[in-house]
Amino acid sequence: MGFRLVTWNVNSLRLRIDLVERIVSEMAPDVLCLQEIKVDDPLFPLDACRALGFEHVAFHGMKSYNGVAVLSRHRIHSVRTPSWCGKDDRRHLIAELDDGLQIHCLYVPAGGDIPDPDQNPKFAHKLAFLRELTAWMATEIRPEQKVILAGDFNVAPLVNDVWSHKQLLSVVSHTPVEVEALTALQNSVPFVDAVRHFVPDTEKLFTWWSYRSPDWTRNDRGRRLDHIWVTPALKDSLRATLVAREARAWPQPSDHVPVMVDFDL
DNA sequence: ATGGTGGTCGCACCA
Repeated sequence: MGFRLVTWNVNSLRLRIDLVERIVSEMAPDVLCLQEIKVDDPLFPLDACRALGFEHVAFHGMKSYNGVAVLSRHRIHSVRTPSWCGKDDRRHLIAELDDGLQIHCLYVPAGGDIPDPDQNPKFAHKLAFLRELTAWMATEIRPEQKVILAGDFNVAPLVNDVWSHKQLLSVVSHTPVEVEALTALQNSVPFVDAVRHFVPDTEKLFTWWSYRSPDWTRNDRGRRLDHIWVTPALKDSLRATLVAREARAWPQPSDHVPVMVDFDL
């Protein structure tokens, strides 16, 4: 069975519901994972999501900040919404589909501007979040299970996941301590980086371009912050990947673009 | 130095 998963940091679901519709019509995902939906659960646009063809929708939102959702054409028969670091900030949703397929929609804390946990509580939170999640994955997930981890991980781990490795070594998202924490998370099960499975490490690949640049295309100063990882049980099912870079040029865009992986399950 | 949200209509907070 062909199965297409797309993940996108939408940066406000209600503001960009028309762009979600565009993604759905152009990419036709079976499952769409969304982060930073920025909407409280009572105000979630459920009817609009159903009108896009997703009969099964799970969401875990809050007012103004964070929030994750999974829109699915396949039945979701259970949902979990773990909290990390003792905060109820709604960054993780686990949806179980049929045949034991488990989809994690994840939004890792961005971590603020100063890459020092002693000076910056947001950076400390980011590292603690990744470490708690790593410990949990190591005990809860086995390599034989069919698990997909998708979302905005807010870390660009590889040299060619950023426009300049040298210039970003002390910029939050690419510092060695974050890369080490994300690598530990990846090794916890371990997970396969489904996008780099198809795109060689030697090739630059970005999923995010800052809003602060006057022209994001000018120097292509992007980072690969959004990821899709799979357990070894799914590695042989991987068929293709796509980063929908053109979405950054859509009207009133998110600063992130959709990332897709195709499976043959 | 831009964009989204919420509270208040200029600003704080987050990314």
